[in-house]
Amino acid sequence: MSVLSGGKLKLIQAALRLITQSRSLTSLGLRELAREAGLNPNTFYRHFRNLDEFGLQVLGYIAEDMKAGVRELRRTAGSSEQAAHDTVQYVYHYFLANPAATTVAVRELHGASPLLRQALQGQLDASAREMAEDIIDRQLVSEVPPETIQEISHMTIRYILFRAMDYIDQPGERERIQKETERFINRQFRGALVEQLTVEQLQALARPQ
Amino acid sequence: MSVLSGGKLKLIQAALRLITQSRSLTSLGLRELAREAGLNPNTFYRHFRNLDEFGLQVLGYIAEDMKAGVRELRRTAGSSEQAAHDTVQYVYHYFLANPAATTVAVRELHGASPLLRQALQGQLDASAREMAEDIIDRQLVSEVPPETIQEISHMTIRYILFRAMDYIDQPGERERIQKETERFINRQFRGALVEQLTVEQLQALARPQ
DNA sequence: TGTACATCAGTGAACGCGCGTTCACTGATGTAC
DNA sequence: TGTACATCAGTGAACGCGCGTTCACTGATGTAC
Repeated sequence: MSVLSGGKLKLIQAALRLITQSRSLTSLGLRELAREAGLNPNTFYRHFRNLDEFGLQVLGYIAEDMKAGVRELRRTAGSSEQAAHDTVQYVYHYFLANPAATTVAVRELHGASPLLRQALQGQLDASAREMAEDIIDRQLVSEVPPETIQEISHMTIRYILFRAMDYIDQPGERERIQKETERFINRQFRGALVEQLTVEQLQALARPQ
Repeated sequence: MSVLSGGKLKLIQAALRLITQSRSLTSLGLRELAREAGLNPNTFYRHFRNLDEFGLQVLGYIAEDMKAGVRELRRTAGSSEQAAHDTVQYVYHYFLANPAATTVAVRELHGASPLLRQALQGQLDASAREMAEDIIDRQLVSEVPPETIQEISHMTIRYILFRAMDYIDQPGERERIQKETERFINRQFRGALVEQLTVEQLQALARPQ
């Protein structure tokens, strides 16, 4: 994170705190932010031109954080199905440690502001590409074509993001959600592996067991 | 839809119109609604106690609509993979015809109001159960255990709902999104069919081709 | 069929309040010479 | 090392505005007898 002057940082952190308390980024008020940050409302204008610019900067702050998380993830993980388990575990723990970032991402991805929406979609697409690249590089499922890996990565990132909201909110369900997500990923890749077989062949494979 | 008096209906329809123009249900104002409906702001109080109650009623209005859609869907569709194609086609066309309902569902499912969130989750869970029941009844993938069908239905409903936003917004991408969704569903069920095989067995199956 | 009354959707004016924004000011820190 | 000036984060008072909400009123429709 780049160095931020005191007031600017205070306002951004205030936003993250307020968002966690069930608000959405776009609906935060200038005076509300200043109050939470313990500053005079006008101090806002010393750092941001308006609320739109503020929103983008908060998003940037969050994005830097998330990118670091993804890179960290790349350093870890084992092979194939073990990889799914470890990755899911890591990602959910990351979201749990950054509830504000997660909430913003989920809410604004389909939110009212086209500006934030586009910024976030780009951010997620980049993460999906990184994930796909990683899977391809490490030859975890070399039989599946790269475009398919890319597509599944894209779907998985979004799936996990939305599930992360429940993961954060419902401590009792965390293990269940985590396992469900692993099944999701494994089914996608297993399904992709047998994409060229007919349903009849698959049913024959399934029955004996 | 039950019979609604003129003003009440006007307010609900105003909400649907405003939501489509990129707002979220929870952030609609009383005066804003009245203006859009062409009514005096106070008329609102003749029909609703407050904005929370209004939100729930709008949701109810939408839910009735959606349920009818799901039931209609149940009457149609063929078998197995053909079923996926037809269902996806039908569902996306339904969302396209009801953009306001779709937007509300997507935005409020992870929105700021716990009340709406819970109501919507219940609504989606019911749809998922209905979808699963349908698949089981018609023995489309009889080799897959019911709990798994239930789980996949749940995931699919959510996936489609979120994709529906892009489907509505980007006319040029519709065919691509539709096909992508079919692949999503097929991969899930194919993956579930071969869940008991090892990855090595699957890779062997994938390689010869 | 007519009359009296109740119910109910809708109106218009007024309220207090919090909002975003502007202005003129302060005081600390950095820079030039 | 000292002085003069510029820059910049932060302040406090004031603005006009739209908001949700309340009050007293109107006029149409339904109901009782």
